Amino acid sequence: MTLRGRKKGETVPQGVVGRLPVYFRYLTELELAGVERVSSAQLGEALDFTAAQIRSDLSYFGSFGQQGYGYNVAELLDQVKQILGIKQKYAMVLVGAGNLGKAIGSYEWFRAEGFEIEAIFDVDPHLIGNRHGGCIIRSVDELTSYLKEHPADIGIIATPKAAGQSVCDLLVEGGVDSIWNFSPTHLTVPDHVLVEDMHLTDSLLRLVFRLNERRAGDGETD
Amino acid sequence: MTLRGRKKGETVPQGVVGRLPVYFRYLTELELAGVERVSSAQLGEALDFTAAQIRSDLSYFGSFGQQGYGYNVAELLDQVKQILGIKQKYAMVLVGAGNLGKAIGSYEWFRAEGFEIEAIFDVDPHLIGNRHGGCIIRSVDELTSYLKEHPADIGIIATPKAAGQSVCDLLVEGGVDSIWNFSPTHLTVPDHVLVEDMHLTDSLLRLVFRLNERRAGDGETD
DNA sequence: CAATTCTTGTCGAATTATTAACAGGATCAA
DNA sequence: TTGATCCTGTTAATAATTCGACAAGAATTG
Repeated sequence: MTLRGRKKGETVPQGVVGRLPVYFRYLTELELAGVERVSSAQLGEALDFTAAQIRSDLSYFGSFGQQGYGYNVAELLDQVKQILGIKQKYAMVLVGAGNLGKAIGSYEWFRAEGFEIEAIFDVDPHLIGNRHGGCIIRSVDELTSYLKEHPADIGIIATPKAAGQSVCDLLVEGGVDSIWNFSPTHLTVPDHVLVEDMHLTDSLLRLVFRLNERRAGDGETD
Repeated sequence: MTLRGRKKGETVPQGVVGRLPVYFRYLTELELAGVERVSSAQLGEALDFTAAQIRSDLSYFGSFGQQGYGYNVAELLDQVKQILGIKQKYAMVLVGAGNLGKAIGSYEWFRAEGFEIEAIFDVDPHLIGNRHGGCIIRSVDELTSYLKEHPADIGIIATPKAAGQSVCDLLVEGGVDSIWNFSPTHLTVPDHVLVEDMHLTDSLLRLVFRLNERRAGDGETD
């Protein structure tokens, strides 16, 4: 078992990180469907990747398959969970209790997989004090003092664009060093802080660009 | 003006497509702030890209800057809008009026930029008939007949995992060939159909993976 | 048990993406 | 106007990623 290129400090390529959750999702479906074994060719077929890519991706972390057999679904799923780090719990705080914040806060999957939203904050006095899920919505003024008492692994920013950076600064100051950002703005953070962006607008614009690219391509003669 | 590699049928690299919306977003901010000119170095600094990359990206579509000056913000923004194709309107249908669907349906930015949600569908009898935004929520049974009368450019899938593929099939059958998918499943579609995925779960898992990668890295001695 | 069929993990080639460097030209200051 | 500075668009080099191919080994069949 060589763990290709995974010497100390070496990071896993972006593309691999992007595909791991896809594998996780599909393997979960397979296990639920009672499928016992699967080959890289079958995975590739179902997920629109090449078989070589899937084998190559997995080989960054070890050898989980068997020649002539493929992968045992349950076992591979377990390994992928291990790799992704979802065998432990994570404490999250959510800032922004608007429509999007509420949608995120009601997403059952998080709790089921050990991602616990432990507190919700907003600036709107009409929302503060309301319950949502198991949480009372607190004033964002309390964010710093809350974090002092209850450290969080992940901060979720679901505010409008204008508030994004300042909320981010509060979170970072409060010791949160992993940020899941739904606010449509580019966040500036210190080096040790991770930001994962979830920009609805960007995603839609990518779709529209490709839509137009396709339409333009259709009109061409050669 | 060479339009690097943009001969007939050639597609723009993934990375470039991914960054265009970021440029759009930031240029909009700059214009709003009254900034008149900007250089690739400044853009890069603000958005964490190299200046070379930004110039290289833009050069796929033309020459929009001026030596010794940089880019005129308003003009470049206009060009980027042109490139992305957001100077026209798009008709969208939204399937799924749960928490996430409602959040998407209430996102003001869409309407402001010409993305019009023209109809909303769901399976839940409790929701059908309700108003949301300007739309009455209809039964998903009416989706096919609706699309026959009102063709849509983009279909938004905001259903649970289980319904994702079947709703997708209905949309495709109804002539929708660009799909914005929030349902946490991999959609299988014909070649001519575009899918842009917006998987909350995948995004969170990527963040968690990198979080653990960092934690592991911190503990290393050499 | 031997022969055949599968399928992995890995290597190296090919492709794709990023970046540093620079020529050419505009701007700016005096 | 002149010289110094600035900045683009492009090219060439570098880096990263993807993919086909294959040796090696397990499973399966007769």
